Amino acid sequence: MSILADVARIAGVSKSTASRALSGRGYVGEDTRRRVEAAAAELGYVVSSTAASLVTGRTRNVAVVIPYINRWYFAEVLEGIEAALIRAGYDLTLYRLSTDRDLRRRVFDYFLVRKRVDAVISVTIDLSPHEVQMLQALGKPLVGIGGRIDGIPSLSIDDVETARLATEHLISLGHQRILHIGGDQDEQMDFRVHSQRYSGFRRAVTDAGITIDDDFREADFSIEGGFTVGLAVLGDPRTRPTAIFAGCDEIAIGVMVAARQLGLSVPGELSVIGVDGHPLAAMFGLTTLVQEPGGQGVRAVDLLLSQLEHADAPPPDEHVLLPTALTVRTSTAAQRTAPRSP
Amino acid sequence: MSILADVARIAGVSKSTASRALSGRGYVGEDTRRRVEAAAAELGYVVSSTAASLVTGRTRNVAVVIPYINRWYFAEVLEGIEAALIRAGYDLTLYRLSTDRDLRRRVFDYFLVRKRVDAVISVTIDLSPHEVQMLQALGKPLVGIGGRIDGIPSLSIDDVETARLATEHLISLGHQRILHIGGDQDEQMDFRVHSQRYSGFRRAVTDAGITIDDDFREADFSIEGGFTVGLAVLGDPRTRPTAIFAGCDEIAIGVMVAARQLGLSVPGELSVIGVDGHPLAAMFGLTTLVQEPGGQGVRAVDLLLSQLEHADAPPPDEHVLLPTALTVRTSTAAQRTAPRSP
DNA sequence: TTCGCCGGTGAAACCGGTCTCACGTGGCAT
DNA sequence: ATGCCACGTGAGACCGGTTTCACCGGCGAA
Repeated sequence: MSILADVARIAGVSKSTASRALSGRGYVGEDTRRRVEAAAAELGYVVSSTAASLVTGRTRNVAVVIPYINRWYFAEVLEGIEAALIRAGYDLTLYRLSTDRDLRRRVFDYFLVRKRVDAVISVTIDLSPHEVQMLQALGKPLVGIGGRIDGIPSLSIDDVETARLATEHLISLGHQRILHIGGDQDEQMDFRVHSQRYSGFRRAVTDAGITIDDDFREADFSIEGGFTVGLAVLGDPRTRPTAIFAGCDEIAIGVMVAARQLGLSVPGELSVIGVDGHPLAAMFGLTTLVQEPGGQGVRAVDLLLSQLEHADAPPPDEHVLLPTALTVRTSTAAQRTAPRSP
Repeated sequence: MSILADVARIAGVSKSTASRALSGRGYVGEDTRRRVEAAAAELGYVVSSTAASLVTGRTRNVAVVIPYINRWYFAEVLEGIEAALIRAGYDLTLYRLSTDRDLRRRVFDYFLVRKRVDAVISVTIDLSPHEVQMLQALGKPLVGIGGRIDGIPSLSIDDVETARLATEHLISLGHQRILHIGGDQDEQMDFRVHSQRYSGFRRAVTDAGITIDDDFREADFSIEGGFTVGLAVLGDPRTRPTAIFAGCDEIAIGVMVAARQLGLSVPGELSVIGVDGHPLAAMFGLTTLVQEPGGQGVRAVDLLLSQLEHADAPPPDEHVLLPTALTVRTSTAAQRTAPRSP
């Protein structure tokens, strides 16, 4: 392993000049630069990023904290972030935060703090004010994806509005007995995504003057989750809803599979709408509100880099609300004019 | 930001002693250690890992190169690796290698080389001898998951054997017109996974003395991919196979959905078997050969860490073949005694 | 009593870069 | 002629730790 001093010696210049030539900072004569580059190539020299980081204080490394990897939305966000970072010459250090409080503390107290990363992207993690403050005290730019965090710039869809829109779509089709299948309202890890989607749903329902006594079921955010709850909920023809607003497309698809298994036709006897724009949605003909998680990742990186490169600029602490697009497919249709039970 | 010297001053000791006290290396008096720890806590001190890495040459950071994030197998492997690494106090730097040759070169020539990582885990990436050599020349331990790479320890299921087993299961049920839906045989990125599965399939077929004229279709490794090919292949009752061995569970599930859409009963008119143990397999009643990608990730990390911690030990260059377990569900059944066309 | 060793500590070298500063040039405006 | 500035280069401080080495007190063995 050759070091800068070797390169400098071979090229017949000083360390300083070699450094300038290779990093491209400061004045270097054209021929000198070429000599240094030749020497570096000959020796197979590459900078030690640790050494460089030590003196500059910058690591060109961004931490991503994320609660899941194996779920469509999160994997998609992660891919977007990764692509954008590598394009910009940054490394991505991945921390998956499970519900384990202890692990979470360790990541914040130990891992994020050791001057290893320049910035942090938090995907759908509801950071506590203390955690935010800690990172800010360290001077690390921070951006959130998937929900609003006070005091830091973040990026997400408008969950309340999206849920309302989805529900209104069902209502406009004449549905009254609508069920929302969503996530655990009290989940600590995620933002208030689940509760926000529920509240958007509620708002649409009450605005329409409808009363539903049993309007919510909790499900795991996965196809299996939707399937399980779907079976449980669709079994009884007397209490069965005529439409379901699922908290995400995976749940919606699970519900559709369950319906099919029970011999219920969709949308004939049951309308289903989801949120996400999952690639499977098209295949299943699922009506959904499309968001673009990959693009959110890319935009988050842009936000971060602009903070990183011009530290002078005031940190924009606004929350960007991204639009979702209602994509109507064949899983939703007008409620039959004659409801089954009079 | 406090530095070690501050801690030392507050504790009334030298930098050396402070360092020893905090890192736990070398002799330190019991009360001295406590004083130093108190001082560190008071100042909110944390080591600069860059500074530490510079002198020790070790970063406690492992690079993972992986071709996809948003696919079940890969996400699962990644989760396993992440969990194992963080438990061991290591960071994980993620590089997603797309088919972009240029990006791939950049990752190898620029990112992996800068002394940022201690080791590399390559997930289903068919490293060229040159790439392997480069990493080895850098003294970076390397382990592969998902396929064999010459000269480095790796970890995978036996793709040939697994495919053969799956196919034999179908044959033993009396099927003769069997189709394999798998991945692109020439894909450069992945190992020879696709071609190995095909060859295991072929071996079982020829061993059974069966001849099939149209025995392979290529599909994207996803539910949609399986669905599309499934529709194309199941449409014509005259040429339709009676059984399908899918290259992975996603494809198998896609095929099952396609079959259902065409009104074909599974397993009545079509048997389907997959490979993976995808969580959806249980829900769809899919017979499959179960592997455990998460566990593979964990084991890979173990292998790596043992190389890292005892550099003296000779690098084990053996390839570990993991077993897969045939899990029979309801998607496979005996071929009807009277085939439709005489 | 003396020697050797062990636990405990500090001074200073060192890891491999970047960056400031000082010190040249030469060209152009004053 | 003088001053100033743009360009080009080298010496050396510095980033924040770890580690070597030297040193010291005390205690058991010779």
